[in-house]
Amino acid sequence: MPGPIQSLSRAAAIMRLLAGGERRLGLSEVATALDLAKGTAHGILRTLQQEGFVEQDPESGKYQLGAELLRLGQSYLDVHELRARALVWADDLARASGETVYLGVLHQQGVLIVHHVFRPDDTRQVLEVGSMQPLHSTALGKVLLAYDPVARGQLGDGPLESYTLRTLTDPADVDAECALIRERGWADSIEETWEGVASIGALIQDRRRNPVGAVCVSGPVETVTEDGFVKPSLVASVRSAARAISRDLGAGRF
Amino acid sequence: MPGPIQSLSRAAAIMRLLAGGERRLGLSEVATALDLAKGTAHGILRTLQQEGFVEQDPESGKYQLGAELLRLGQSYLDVHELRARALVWADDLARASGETVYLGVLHQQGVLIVHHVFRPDDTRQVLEVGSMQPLHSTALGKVLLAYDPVARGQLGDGPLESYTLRTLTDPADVDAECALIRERGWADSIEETWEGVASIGALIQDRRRNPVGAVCVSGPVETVTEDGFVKPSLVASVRSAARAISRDLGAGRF
DNA sequence: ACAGGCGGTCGACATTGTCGACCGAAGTGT
DNA sequence: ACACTTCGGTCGACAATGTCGACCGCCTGT
Repeated sequence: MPGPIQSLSRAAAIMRLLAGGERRLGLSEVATALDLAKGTAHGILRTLQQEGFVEQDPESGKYQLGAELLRLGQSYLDVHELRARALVWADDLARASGETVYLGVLHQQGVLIVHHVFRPDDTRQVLEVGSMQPLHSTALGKVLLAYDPVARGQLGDGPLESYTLRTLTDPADVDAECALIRERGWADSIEETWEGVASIGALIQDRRRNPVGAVCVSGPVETVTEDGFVKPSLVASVRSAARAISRDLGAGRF
Repeated sequence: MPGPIQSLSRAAAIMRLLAGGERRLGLSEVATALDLAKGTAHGILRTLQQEGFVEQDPESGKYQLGAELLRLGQSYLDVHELRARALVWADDLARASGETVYLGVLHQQGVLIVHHVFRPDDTRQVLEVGSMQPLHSTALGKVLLAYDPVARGQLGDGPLESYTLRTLTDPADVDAECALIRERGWADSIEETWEGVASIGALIQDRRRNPVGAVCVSGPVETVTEDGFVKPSLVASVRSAARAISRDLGAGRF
C-alpha cells in the first residue's frame, strides 16, 4: 500500500491552511480552499476537533488550531536529541558573545528554530522557538544550504524572495556563497533578512558527519560586525560551539 | 456522517503514543500498543512522516514526533487571543511580584501552559510553554476547577494522584476547596505539587463571563508565603492582573 | 547457520470515507 | 419586514479507500 492515506493528507493540509491564515477560517472557506466537498471537510474537521488538534469558536463557528498541537510540539522538543545536547553550549555561547543564539534544523523550505537563547541584556524579546527562517538569507539557512544537499534541493532554481537590498535572490549567487562557506567553514548574513541584523552560523553534524542542524549568533550590525565584516572573535566562538555540540553528538574527535 | 474518521483518530492516537513514551518507538511497538495490524500502522506512519508530523530515525527505523508539530504548535500560540492580550499584563505581574508567572488554559485532564514569564532574577529556568499541570494540585488548575464545570467533569470521582503530602487526593476535599475559591475569588497551592513551591492563581473570563483560562504567580514558599499563608499583596497583584486581562478580552467593566 | 525479531510490501476484501443534495438558522441588502 | 444568500451541519448511496494478515528480505543475537 505505498501511497499516502488520503484523509490524513487532507487533514494535514487543513491544519497547515489554518496555520497559514492568521484569522480563523469557516467550514466553507476550508472546503473551497482545498477543493473538498463541504461534508468531507466537515468530517475531517470534526475528527480533528475531538482529538484536540482544532478548536471551534462557539459563536462564529469558525475553526482554528487546537491546543493539542502545542502539547505535542513540546513533546517533540523533549525528545529532540540535538536540542538536548546543545542546551548548555548555546547558553555558554550567548554569555560569551553577548548576542542572541539560535539553534535550527532543516524543515521543508526553511530553517525551524528549535532553541533560542535571549541576548543577555534586559531588552524585551519574544521567543522564536517553532518559527521558521528562510534558507537563502540567514546564517543558519546558508550553513544548511552549503552542507546539506537536501536543503539545496528545497531551494529550487527559481528567483528567491528578497527581504532587503542585500538579499541574494539568484540561486547561482547563493551557490557561489555556499562554496565559500564550505571552504572557510562558517556562514554569515549581514542585513540580508532584516535591516540592522547580522548573524554568524556554523554547522552541527552527527556521529556519521551528516549535517543535522546549525547554530548561530545574531544581533545588531553595530555589535556583530566591524568595518563591514563580522567580528573574527564571534566567528571563533560560534565555530567552537558548533564543534562542541557535534562532539557531544558523537561526531568524533577533531 | 456523525462519527470520527477512523484513520484520523488512529493517527492521533499514534502521535499521542509517540509523545508519551520518552524514547522512540518501532513500527511493531506502535502496532501492538494500539492493537493495529502492522500494515495499517505502517500506512499511517508513512503518511504522517511525509507530512512532517513524524520522523524516522534512519538507522534504527524507529519513529518519533516530527518538526511540523512544533511549527503548528507555534501557530496555535500566534492566533491565541487570550495569550496575545495577556502578554504585557503577565510581564507586569512578573515584575511587580518578582515571581514566575504562568498563563494556562484547560486542556483535557490538565492545565496547558500557554505563556510563561521567567522570574526576574538570573537563575536558569526552562520554558514550560506547552507542558501540562495537574488540575487538582496547582493554583491554575484549582481556579479552573472552581469556575469551569467542564474542568470539574474531567476530574472524575476517583481518588486523585498524590504528588506531595499536601496534595488533596479526595475529590470531595477538592470540591470543598473550590467552594472556598469561588467565595474569595482566588486559589492557592502551597507545596501541593512540588515541594518548596507555592502559587496563587485567579480566573480569566471572556466578554460573556465564561472562564477561559487562569493566571498565576509561582515561586519558592519562602517568598510567596508568610506564616504558612500566601502573602496578601501577591494575591492582590494576581487578582488585578486577572481582572485586567479579562477586561482586555472585553469581559466588561467591574 | 539458524531462529526470531525487525521494518516494509502486497493484493483481496468490505469497511469506510467521500460526495452532493438537502436542512434550518443566521445574516444581509433592499 | 422581506426575500435572498450564505453559513455550518446532516444524510444516505456509492465505490473508492483504508484495512487486514500473509509474506519478504534484512539484521541481530545465539
